[in-house]
Amino acid sequence: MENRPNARISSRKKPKQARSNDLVSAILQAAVQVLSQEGAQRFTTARVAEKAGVSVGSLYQYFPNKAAILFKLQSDEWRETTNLLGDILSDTARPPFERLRALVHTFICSECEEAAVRVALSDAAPLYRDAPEALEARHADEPIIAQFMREVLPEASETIRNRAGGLIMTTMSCVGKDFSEEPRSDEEINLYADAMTEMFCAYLQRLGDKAKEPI
Amino acid sequence: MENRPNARISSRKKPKQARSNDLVSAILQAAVQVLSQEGAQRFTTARVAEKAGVSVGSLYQYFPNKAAILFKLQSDEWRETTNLLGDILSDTARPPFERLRALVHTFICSECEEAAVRVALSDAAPLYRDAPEALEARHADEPIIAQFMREVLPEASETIRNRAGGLIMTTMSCVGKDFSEEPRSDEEINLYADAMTEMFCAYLQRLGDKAKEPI
DNA sequence: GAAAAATACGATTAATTCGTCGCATTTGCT
DNA sequence: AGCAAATGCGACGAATTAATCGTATTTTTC
Repeated sequence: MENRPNARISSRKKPKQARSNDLVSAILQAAVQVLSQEGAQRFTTARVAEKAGVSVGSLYQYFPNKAAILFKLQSDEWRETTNLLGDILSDTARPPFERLRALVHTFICSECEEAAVRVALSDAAPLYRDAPEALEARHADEPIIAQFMREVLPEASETIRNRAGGLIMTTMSCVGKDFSEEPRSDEEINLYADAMTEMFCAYLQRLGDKAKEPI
Repeated sequence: MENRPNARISSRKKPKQARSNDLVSAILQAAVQVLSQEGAQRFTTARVAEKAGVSVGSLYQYFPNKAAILFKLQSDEWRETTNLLGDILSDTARPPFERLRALVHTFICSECEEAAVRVALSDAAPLYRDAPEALEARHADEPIIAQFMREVLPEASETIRNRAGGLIMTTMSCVGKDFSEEPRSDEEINLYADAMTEMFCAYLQRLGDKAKEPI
């Protein structure tokens, strides 16, 4: 680890790791292309390996099976979305409903870009859906949302807040996905996101009013 | 057609049709079973034929390919849902929001019963989604919803009504589907349906208020 | 520079799949 | 009864697929 610290070696990543790292990212990148160009149905390890310029054997050295590739892509995407969520909703400098609006817009926009990959990825969901790791990953968002809801509906009960938060998030993600299944113009996207935001705000305000005056 | 009208003949269906009718319904029934017991992944014509007690050859005499069976199941279900929608929303004897509430409850309940079949059927969606018939069937609900929205938001513009109606229906169906993916108790179902109804009502009322006082 | 360890390869295998085709059986009709 | 049309059959071909395994190449280490 410390022998002969000459330039060539120190600036070079550990080859033992580097080869494989490149290989893995080549595979993931190729997987995205295969998904978007060929669809979930024609997503095969052979095609991915070929597009990555790598052999099937190598592919199987880093992924135990086909589903693992898909799950990796999906969980990376989940992580990104969770980060998005945190960044936007926790920015307490802005008023809550504006944050919610920003979230809806951003989410729907990102859902519409790369729609092909996302659709294909969810077509392939049956292959990884039941994996144990997939079940945990689903709840990563909850703390962030719970925090936001506490801020918006301080007077409501925990139960009501959680249900409302869950409903809003599920709506955003499911309806957003459905919406992006056919191509949309920027204007359509904005109008739809505004409508959705308005629905959420109307709902939250009503819950807020109810919590304040319980008769 | 009219010869010898004795009891035996008149009470018998035309055999020429009956054989095939029985066969087709046996296939469809078996298809539902295969879907719910084996899942979309293992849904094959051979398995369906076997469970129906019928040969693959016969199956292919009435369905051009595997996707056709799935599409038949799906479009029957769509038809049922459309009927449900019509029955409930058009019952002008009840107040509109009560109808909406009834619709949401009924829809979510029916989504949760037979959840296995419905999930498997939508897992298989990629196989029939792009068929031309599938594209038409999607808009069957629109007139019914448009009528309901006209009643609820008479002062709003057509554009706003349509967008709101579409958003509500999409939400109900997508979120309902997502909700039913894991098993739910009756109480959970009721609470969730109530929450969704409340969100819709809050949204519609706000749109109504807006339409009346444009500043 | 040579042995050892890590990595990459890709032909191959075993399984599964869809859909067809020629033949067998049943039914309708006279 | 007996013929023709409709219906039913299921072995089979062709295609695709996931994953393996023995070998070849590259990298590390000494």
